[in-house]
Amino acid sequence: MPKSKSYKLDAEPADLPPEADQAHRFEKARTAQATALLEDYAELISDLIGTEGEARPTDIARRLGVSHATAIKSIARLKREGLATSKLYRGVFLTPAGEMLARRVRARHRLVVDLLVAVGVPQEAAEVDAEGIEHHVSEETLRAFAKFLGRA
Amino acid sequence: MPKSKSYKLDAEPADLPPEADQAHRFEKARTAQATALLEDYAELISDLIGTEGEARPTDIARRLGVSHATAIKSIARLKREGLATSKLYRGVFLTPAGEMLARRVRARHRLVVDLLVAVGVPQEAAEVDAEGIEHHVSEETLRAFAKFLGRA
DNA sequence: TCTGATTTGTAGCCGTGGCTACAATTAAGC
DNA sequence: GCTTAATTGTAGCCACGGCTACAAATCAGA
Repeated sequence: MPKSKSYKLDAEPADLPPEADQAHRFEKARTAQATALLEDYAELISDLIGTEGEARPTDIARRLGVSHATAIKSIARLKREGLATSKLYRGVFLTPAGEMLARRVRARHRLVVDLLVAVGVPQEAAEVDAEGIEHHVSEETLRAFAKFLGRA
Repeated sequence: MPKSKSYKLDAEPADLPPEADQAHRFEKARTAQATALLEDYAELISDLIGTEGEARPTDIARRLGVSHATAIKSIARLKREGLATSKLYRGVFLTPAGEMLARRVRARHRLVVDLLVAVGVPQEAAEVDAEGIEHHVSEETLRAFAKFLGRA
């Protein structure tokens, strides 16, 4: 921000330059991407604990279609972020924060799939696309979805 | 999926193990992410050429909210992928393939925004979320959107 | 024209999220 | 109980997409 009390206020309109909006939108999309992986892991770990009683790195890796080494690295990141815990050679668990995230993600996922189906997307396509879409759906949009589905 | 020739119909659809589906879905989302950046650049370059007459790295960078160095690196990737061309210290242009991609992306973007608005998402939120969502919308889902909007 | 600002490009760093290869630990079977 | 298989973890590689700092080229104005 060049602080000069110049005569010509130039292309600086009351608010923001028009391209700043766009830049901001792209930035949003980028940061959403950064948290997408954490969200997927949290949800999956929660699912595995619920259905299998435990979440083991190998299972996580198989479910996500990545190598176990990759899964372990990502789990380490979850731990750094305070979403999960694990002891050497033992399974993975979610912290309260991780559980909360998992619940939110799961609810959002369902809502997205349901909305897609409601507007005519075939079930299978809805499931596949939702996996990528869900991470970019804001709270506001989510509320609109719920309302549209009559779950206001 | 009608397929019940076995005794234990259970959760085994005779095709793939259940977790393979899920892995496949995640993989889809990952590859979509990889092409997202290319799509954004292609569309933006096309826009700039249309409105400004040329697409310069600095403008691209400002519009995307990244440093010019980052933009130039990404443009290099576009060139590697055969989507754009440029000569030293001259602007960036799209190849026919790049133009085609830009057109597809632009149409898809509009359709996604329109659908979001149609189900009740406020315009501004629709614009923001669409930026991230669009890259994960399959052809099939896109067709469903068009049909829902009465543009079958 | 030539000098300084702007634009463009290059170099090199970082974190992420893939991978393979290998080491360590745990679990299973004889 | 020991040996072997499976699982878990570590190390090190790669490409990507951010960044800053610096160099080179172009453009504009005096």
